[in-house]
Amino acid sequence: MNTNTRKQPGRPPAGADQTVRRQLLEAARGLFAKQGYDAVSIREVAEAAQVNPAMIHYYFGSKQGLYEAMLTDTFTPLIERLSSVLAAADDPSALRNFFNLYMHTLGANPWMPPLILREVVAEGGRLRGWFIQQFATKGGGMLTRLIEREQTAGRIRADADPSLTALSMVSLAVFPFVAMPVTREVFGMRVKTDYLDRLIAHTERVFLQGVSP
Amino acid sequence: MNTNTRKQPGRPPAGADQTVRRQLLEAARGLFAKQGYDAVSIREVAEAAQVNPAMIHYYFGSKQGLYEAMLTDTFTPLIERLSSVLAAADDPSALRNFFNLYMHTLGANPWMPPLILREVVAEGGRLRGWFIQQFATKGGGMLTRLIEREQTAGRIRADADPSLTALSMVSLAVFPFVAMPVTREVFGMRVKTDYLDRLIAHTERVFLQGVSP
DNA sequence: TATTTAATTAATCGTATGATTAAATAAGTC
DNA sequence: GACTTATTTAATCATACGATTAATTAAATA
Repeated sequence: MNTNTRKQPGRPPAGADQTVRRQLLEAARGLFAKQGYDAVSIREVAEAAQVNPAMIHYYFGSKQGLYEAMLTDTFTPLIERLSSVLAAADDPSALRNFFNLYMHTLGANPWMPPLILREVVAEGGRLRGWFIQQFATKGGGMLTRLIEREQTAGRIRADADPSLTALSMVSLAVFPFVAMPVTREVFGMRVKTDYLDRLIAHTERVFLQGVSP
Repeated sequence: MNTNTRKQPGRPPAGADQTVRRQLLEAARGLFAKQGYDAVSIREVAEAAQVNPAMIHYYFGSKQGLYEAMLTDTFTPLIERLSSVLAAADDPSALRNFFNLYMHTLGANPWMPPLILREVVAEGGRLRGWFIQQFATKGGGMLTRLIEREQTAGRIRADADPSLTALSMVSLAVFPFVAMPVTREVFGMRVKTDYLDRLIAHTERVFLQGVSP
C-alpha cells in the first residue's frame, strides 16, 4: 500500500495529508481492539505504524489521547448512521432495516465488535458514558419507541415489555458478532461467503416471530 | 467477617484452613472481573486481601498463577452444573430447564458475566481454549443435539439451522447479563427484585416462540 | 537568501510493576 | 530441648512503560 519512500524529517510539502497521524490511528485501532488498552504499549503502536514512538505525543499528546482520538474516529460515523435509520422509522419495514444495517455494519467492520465489547459493554469501558448519551438515550429510546409503535400497529404482541423486547433485539443482533470467534469453534461454523446473510435472515426471523402477536 | 487477630508469622496450628489463600482468590476474582488482568497489580490484590504481596508468590508462584487458579476455582463448578443439566436432556422441558439454570446462575453471581466476557468472549481471553474444550465442544455440541431432538419432536420448526438456533438461544440468555450495566441506563430499567424473573420469562418466551413451527 | 515553522529522530528520565531474597516467627517432629 | 518445617514480613532488583527533551531536517515565508 505504501510504496513511497519512508517519511523523512523536515517540514512536509504544502497540502500533504497527515499520513502518519492516520497510520497511527489505524494501527492503534487494530491493536487496541485485539489486545486492549493496557496490554498495548505505545512502542508497539509506533512500530506497527512504522513511525517513531514520539510521534504519538506529537500528534495526540499522550497514549490516552491517541486512544480517545481513535475511538471517536471509529464510532462517530457508526452512531450517525444508526441514528438516521432510527429517525426515519415511520415505514413498516423500519425494524427490518435496522436489523440489516446494524448486522451488516458489524459484519463488514471486524474490529468494531471487540472494540464495542471493551469500550462499551465491559466494566470500566471508557466509551460507556459517551455511548450511552450518544446512542442509547437517543437511539435506545428511539428503538423502544419504535417497538411501541409496532405494538400499536399490531405487528408486535401488545403484552410484551418494550424495554425487554428492545433488549432481546439487541442481544440477537450484537452477540453473534462479539462472540464470533468462540461460536465458530463451539458450533462448528464454517466461514462461508453466505454465512452473514444466513445469520441475518435467521436472526431476523427468530426475533420477528418471537415477538409477534 | 474476619474477627480473629491478624495473621502472624510462624507455622500455623495443625488442621488450619488456608484462609490467606482463599482471601487472595476472592480478592483476585473481584478485582480481575471488574478491572481486567493488566489493570490490577498484585499489590492491589494483596491489599484487598489484607495480606503481604509476597504471599501471592508463596501460594501461586506468580500473578499469572494466581489468575489461573482463580479462573479454574471459579468456572469449574459452573461448567459441571451446566453439563449435567444438558446431559439429562430427554424430558421435554430440558430447554426451559437450561434457560432457567443458566440465567439464574448468571444473575446470582454478578462477577461471572464480566469474567466470561474478558476470559472467553473477548479477543485473547485466557480461558477461551479451555472453555471451548470443556463446555462448548461438549456442551455446545450437546445443545445443538438437544435442539435437533426438539426439532424431530416438532417443538422447533424443522427448517431452522440447529447451530444458528443454538447461537440465538445463547445470545438471548447471555447478552442481557454481560450488558446489564449498559442496558439499565439505555432502556431505563430499574433493578427491582422481580426484574430477573421478568427478564427470564420474557426471554424464554421470545426464544421458544421465535423458533416454534 | 535569511528566518520561521512543521515534522521527525534519538536519547533519556522517573516511576510502577512483577519478581526475588533473606530474615523472623511459631508450630510440628524427633 | 534440638532442629525442622510452614508461614509471614520487609527490603530490594531488574525491567518495561509513558513521557519529555533537545537536536536535526526540510519546506514555507518574507
